[in-house]
Amino acid sequence: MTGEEPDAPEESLPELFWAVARRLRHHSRRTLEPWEINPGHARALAVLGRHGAIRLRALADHLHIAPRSATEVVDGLEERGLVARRPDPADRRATLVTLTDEGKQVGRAIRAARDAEAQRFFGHLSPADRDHLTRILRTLRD
Amino acid sequence: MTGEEPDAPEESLPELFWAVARRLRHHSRRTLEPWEINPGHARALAVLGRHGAIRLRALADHLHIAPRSATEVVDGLEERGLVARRPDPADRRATLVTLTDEGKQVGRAIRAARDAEAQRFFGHLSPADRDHLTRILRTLRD
DNA sequence: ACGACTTGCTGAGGTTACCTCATCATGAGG
DNA sequence: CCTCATGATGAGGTAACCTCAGCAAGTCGT
Repeated sequence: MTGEEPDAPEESLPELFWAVARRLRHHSRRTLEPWEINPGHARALAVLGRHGAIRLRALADHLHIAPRSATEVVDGLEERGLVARRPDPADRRATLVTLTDEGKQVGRAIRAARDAEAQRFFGHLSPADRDHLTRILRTLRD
Repeated sequence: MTGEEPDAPEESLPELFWAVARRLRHHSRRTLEPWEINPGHARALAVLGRHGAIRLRALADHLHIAPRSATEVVDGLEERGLVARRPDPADRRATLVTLTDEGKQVGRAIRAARDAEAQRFFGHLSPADRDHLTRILRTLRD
């Protein structure tokens, strides 16, 4: 019993936005729990799912992290048997990272769970509101 | 030259949402740069600005962090002369944290900068879209 | 065809922002 | 006044990043 009140209405747009982000992040974490996979690993799996075999450096770029950090992410996924490293035939310095069969399967399962989660989260909105939100977010992103 | 392409359109709602969040976080960091203050410290200043003298424990609750971590945040702000600790007259175990004069001033300045930033960020939207977004985000938050 | 530079990955070690657990002083209730 | 709960903090840990140095392997200019 912490007596932690939700901290007043908070109606400015950034505050609202972050409140929603918080909730969404919470849901995402829940969604990933069954696989005991953290968000960073999940993002890497998604990139690999989209791109197939790519160099570690390219993976790092997609994840917006330093190559050294991508090494660690791949180490983790390799330990779990979800990805494999193999030498790039075109450049013997480079390492290609690929999904293993299990990695592909887990990737698909996570994607499905994420879709369901998005459905639950944004499904409360009317279709019109979803379109509105999509359009507005696109404007803000660009 | 990284050749880092923006990673395909990404049109699902969560992906769009996170892309915007990313941009907004970036802007926030920029906004705070002049004071060399990190987001955590800024959040603490904001809470203190809203609540005046509060116990360390209460501050932790507002920030959604463990009390031990609040101790560290307060240590940092105290070192910079932005807050001060004083014993709670009502309970000699407890510590009240308050903004110093400089803390109040910096807090006000940051709030103003944040408002300007929000204006820049969300100002591209039409007033109708801002209302829409506000309403939709409120729905998603609750 | 070789010396100089660049690139790809990873070891070593650091930082940040959190955390838990143990401790100690103080407060509250039977 | 004894027991238990609570407030802050020391000690130490962890996750997810980072930089820098080093080595192997490519590229390029002459």
